[in-house]
Amino acid sequence: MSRELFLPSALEVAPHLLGATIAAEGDDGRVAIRITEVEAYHGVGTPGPYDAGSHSRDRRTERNASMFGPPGHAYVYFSYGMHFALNLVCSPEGTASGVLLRAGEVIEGAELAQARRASNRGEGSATPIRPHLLARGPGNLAAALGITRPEHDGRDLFAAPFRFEAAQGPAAEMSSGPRVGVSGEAGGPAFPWRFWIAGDPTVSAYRAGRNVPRG
DNA sequence: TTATCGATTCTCT
DNA sequence: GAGAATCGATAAA
Repeated sequence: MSRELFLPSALEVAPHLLGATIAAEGDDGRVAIRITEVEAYHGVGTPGPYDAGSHSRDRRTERNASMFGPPGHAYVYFSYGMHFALNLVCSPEGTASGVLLRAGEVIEGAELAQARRASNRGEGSATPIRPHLLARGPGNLAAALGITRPEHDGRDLFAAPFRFEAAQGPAAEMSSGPRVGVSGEAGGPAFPWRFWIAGDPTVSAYRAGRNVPRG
């Protein structure tokens, strides 16, 4: 199992990440997740059409810098003032593309994930989160794994605190469709760059972005 | 079941 | 200063 899995580009790599597992070790313990839903984002230097929905669509900036780094590393960004999201860099160093992890099934450290999700927002969150919702949605997945930008952005997935394992075989049944929350053409049917394991209960609900062309 | 809205702050123009 | 690769609660149908 090697870094070669993360080449040549996010669109090529994304389907193969379904069923893979990613674990992160924190001060408070370890959580592992089986990936069930991803989205590809292309940027500077990657093949295919111009991806207007990508953070690295035009140029390198302070935020997207790690997307230009070596493949098999993490790109973590801060979203909507309260969430982190985890991407896996999927293109040669100097070019930019990445796969956003949108959802997964917690297969190790469910209690810890539960505690992190609960403490994440307020104190007394009464009822426990149902298991299939623990890592559903990019913000929730990152929270379950304990991912933050200062701690994890740019880090190698093949070194501590991460541990990555490729999928055993091809995903059972895969579906694809437009990406979630992306506005304009890039969020429409011309970019079916979201991939998920068909019928898996941990896959997040689809939400269209603004001004999405119907089709 | 589907749609809308508020929270909260970083990033880039 | 506007908008954002979101989430969860609440309202409407």
